Amino acid sequence: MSDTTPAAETAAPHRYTAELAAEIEGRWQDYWEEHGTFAAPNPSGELDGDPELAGRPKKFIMDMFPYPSGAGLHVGHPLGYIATDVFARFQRMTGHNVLHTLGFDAFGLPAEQYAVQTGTHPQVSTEANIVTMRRQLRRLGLGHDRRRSFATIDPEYYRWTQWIFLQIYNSWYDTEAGRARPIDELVARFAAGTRATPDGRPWAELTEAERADVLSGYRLAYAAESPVNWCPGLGTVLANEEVTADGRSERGNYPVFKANLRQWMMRITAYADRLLTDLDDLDWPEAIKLQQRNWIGRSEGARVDFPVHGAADGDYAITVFTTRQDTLFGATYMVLAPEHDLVDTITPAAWPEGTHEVWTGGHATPADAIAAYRKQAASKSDVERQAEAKDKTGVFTGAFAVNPVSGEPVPVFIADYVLMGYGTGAIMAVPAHDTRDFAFARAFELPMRCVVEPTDGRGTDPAAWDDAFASYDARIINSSGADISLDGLSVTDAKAAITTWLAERGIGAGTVNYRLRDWLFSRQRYWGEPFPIVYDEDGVPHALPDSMLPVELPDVDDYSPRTFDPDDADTSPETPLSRNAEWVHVELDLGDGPRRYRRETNTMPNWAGSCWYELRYLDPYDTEQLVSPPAEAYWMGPRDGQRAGGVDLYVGGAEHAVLHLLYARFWHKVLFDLGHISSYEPFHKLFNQGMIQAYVYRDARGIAVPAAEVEERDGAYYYAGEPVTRVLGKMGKSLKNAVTPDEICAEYGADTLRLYEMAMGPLDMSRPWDTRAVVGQYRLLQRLWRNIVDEQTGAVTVVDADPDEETLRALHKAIDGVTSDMAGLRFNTAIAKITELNNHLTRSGRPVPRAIAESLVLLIAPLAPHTAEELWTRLGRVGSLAHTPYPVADPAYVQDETVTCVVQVKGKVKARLEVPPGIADAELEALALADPAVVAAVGGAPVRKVIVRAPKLVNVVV
RNA sequence: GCCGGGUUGGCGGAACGGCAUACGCGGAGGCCUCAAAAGCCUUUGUCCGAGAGGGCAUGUGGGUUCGAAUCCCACACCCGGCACCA
Repeated sequence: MSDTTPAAETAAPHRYTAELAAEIEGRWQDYWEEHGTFAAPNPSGELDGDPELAGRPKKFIMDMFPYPSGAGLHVGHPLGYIATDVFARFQRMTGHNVLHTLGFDAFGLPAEQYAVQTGTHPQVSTEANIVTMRRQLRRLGLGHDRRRSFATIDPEYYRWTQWIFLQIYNSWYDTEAGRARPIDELVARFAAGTRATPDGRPWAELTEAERADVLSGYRLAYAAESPVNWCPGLGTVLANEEVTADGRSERGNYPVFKANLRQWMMRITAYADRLLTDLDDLDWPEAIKLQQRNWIGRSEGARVDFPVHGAADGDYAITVFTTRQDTLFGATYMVLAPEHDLVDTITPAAWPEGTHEVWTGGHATPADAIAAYRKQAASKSDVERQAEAKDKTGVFTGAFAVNPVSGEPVPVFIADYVLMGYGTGAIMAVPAHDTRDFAFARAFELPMRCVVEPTDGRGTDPAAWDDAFASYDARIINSSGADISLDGLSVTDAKAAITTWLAERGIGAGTVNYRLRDWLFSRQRYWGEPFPIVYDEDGVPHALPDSMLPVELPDVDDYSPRTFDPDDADTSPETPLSRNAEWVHVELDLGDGPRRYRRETNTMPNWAGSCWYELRYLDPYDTEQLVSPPAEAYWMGPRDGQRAGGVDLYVGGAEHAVLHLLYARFWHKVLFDLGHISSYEPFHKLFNQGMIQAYVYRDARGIAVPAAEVEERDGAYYYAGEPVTRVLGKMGKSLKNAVTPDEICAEYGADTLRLYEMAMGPLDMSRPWDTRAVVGQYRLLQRLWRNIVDEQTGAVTVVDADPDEETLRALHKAIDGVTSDMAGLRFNTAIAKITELNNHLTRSGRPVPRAIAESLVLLIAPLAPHTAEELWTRLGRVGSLAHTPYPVADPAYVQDETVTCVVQVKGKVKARLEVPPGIADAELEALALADPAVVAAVGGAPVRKVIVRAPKLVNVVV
């Protein structure tokens, strides 16, 4: 041996070191790849395989699709991937055919922004990032079925994304049947006259453009002009789900403005009810279900018509949605959203006689006032709107409607606190019983009428109140009209009574309203799936036939988005694809001969590719269909306890609660309705892993300093001699606190990293990374290794002797505990139990019996697979242990021969007894009362009561 | 404002209503070594006590219970989500 060999290696040449770990890990990773160890066979078709394996019960285990980050991974990223891998390996060893793979969500804004920043074409940078990430993930020993991995940017993949878009485009929602159907069936009904067209004209008399317009009102994917979220800083429009509560873009944190633009929408609102009720069939964290319920926002109420005279001609009705129809007698004014259709119709030429100053906003005519108010409202960003929410603004339209119960005239206002997108865009205002209406009424000196008797002693005169009385738990008053009285009824009863009354007169009806809006589906970006849509010379959209898919994204030099000053609302989006005339203008034969068409130049949002990827994992090479029905039925079909079907375990961050998870459910349901799949929910069980946090150190200027170079002295922190502050935050390059899996693998090996990440705490909890503590799991592997392999000679030291009883009990208790922890995703406590068993063997100081060693290796195999495979082989076994049965606990050894019984006196522990587990209550009580320590503690006082919980506890009450 | 989740040693965390602090990190002491590193062993909630032993401890304050980290009520703080949704 040369004298450059480190001393440790000389002393123990066969110790488990980082070098040895690296050698073992690389070798087993190669082995698994060569042998296709993790290839999961489909029951039939292209990816079929070993019928024995395919005959086992299946488990489909998934991670949320990663985006291939240009910055590379830090140790926080693989937390979920390691967890699913451990679980998948455990399931393989308990007799399941396990499908676990990982693809890449590679379209979208982050990838494009990275490309723009680095000046590389997104195709090039994204593919390079995928290569890097695949390498980093392989190093962790993840047991993925690589045959099933793909990226959303692969044309063979997005061909099907486009195909699904066309399925959605060519469908409508039949509310009677409660499901989507092909649009052709609707056309047939129009043509046959069994269903009337919206304006009543026969279908045959409509022009092609008119028909297209009508159908657009039914299609589940449609282009329409509507108020959308325009984000000049990103140069694109955004879905509601991508705008934060304070009116900024979720990505980039830029201001968002409302703009009326023609955009592609998905009619997700048609599915609001099913998206809500089917949550009950899912095994998801309650918090996530709640977020989805809140986002969908079902509320029961009524529509009520308020008659109003048109300024020029005829009578109209303003239809409002309210959840407080019981307070109809208290409606003293009305408000329309500024964009409401009826505003111009009802606005008179001049202010009515004696109009209050504050109602006019100082303008000479209602039209002037409305125009000025609209202009001002439109220029406000959502951020400003939120900030000014307390100060109600608005203006009188000059018109009066009639309260249908009291017959009183009520002034009609416009105000931006009423949103066009919710309900009917119009409200009846009941200032006495609604806080917003109360604030508006105070600002505009409008009358209030108390119709719900306050229960808090404030009296019935709203003039004396500080805020509205909004409680439901009260009685109705002041609510008698010509032919209805609600007085004395409870809120609930009054709602029912007035709803019936309204319905009988045809001026209202009970109705359900949802907060959910249609999903804005187009983006003015380059890096996304092109729409399979072209427009003819009349601007009528045409779906491309399947044979023309995929519509490939053109390779262009100028892929940058057109972005603007983030605060400039007065801008409008421009699609990068529109710069490419050659691609945009095409001649196609869509069935009536070659004609000129113009391609749609918007692209799909990055959510599109992740809306259905779980299905493609099942059958990734199919060129005839998006997924073969037998494969879908086998892996995702409904079964006992999973009536909706879906993935068995889906692990990912909670931040996707209402974005990806809602969209994916929607697409899945459409595909289910159209008969392409047998499951009606994509993800049966959802688990949200926590975040790995890291300390951020900042200097006096507030600038982050490299965390690795900070020193701790006496509870304070110093960087380059200067004191710095410490807070817990996210891990990331910009905060200079990123730790990479590569560093930890190099220092200790992948198995140590896997164990450490799993041992840090419960999987669903966020916790800080602590590099110093990683060594603890390294020591566990070293001790495990030393219990089986001689560090001097490398020889296996296990013996064929029978294990002693104590060791057998320790083993079977560990097997019992670890098995249930593994099944419950409690890997931290599973590791603790394995550690205890291993420490027990270490402490015994004797060679380990073979049977114990083999069980221990199998127990830890899902967590530290490389080390386990290597020890398994050294123990003389051939091949991979990936499908070897997991140890099963022998109940005879799970329970100790004697258990420690604590004896309490007045709830304090005074004695401990070793007793057989099966001891009878009476016997245990006698034993306890006879114990000298207990006798002393009782001190002769009369015993009032003895609680016996054999065999663990006796409590003596004196 | 509304709705969730959380608060246990110096640190990460364990604990079917029944021995609080498993397991790991860190600290202290020891073995081995010329020495160090690595490894191994012991110890480590806190206060009082020389010791035996005892008191006090699961954010705060109440309650239920023979018995509460665990169940109930109120409060404080931290982290998420929603927020003019009629």
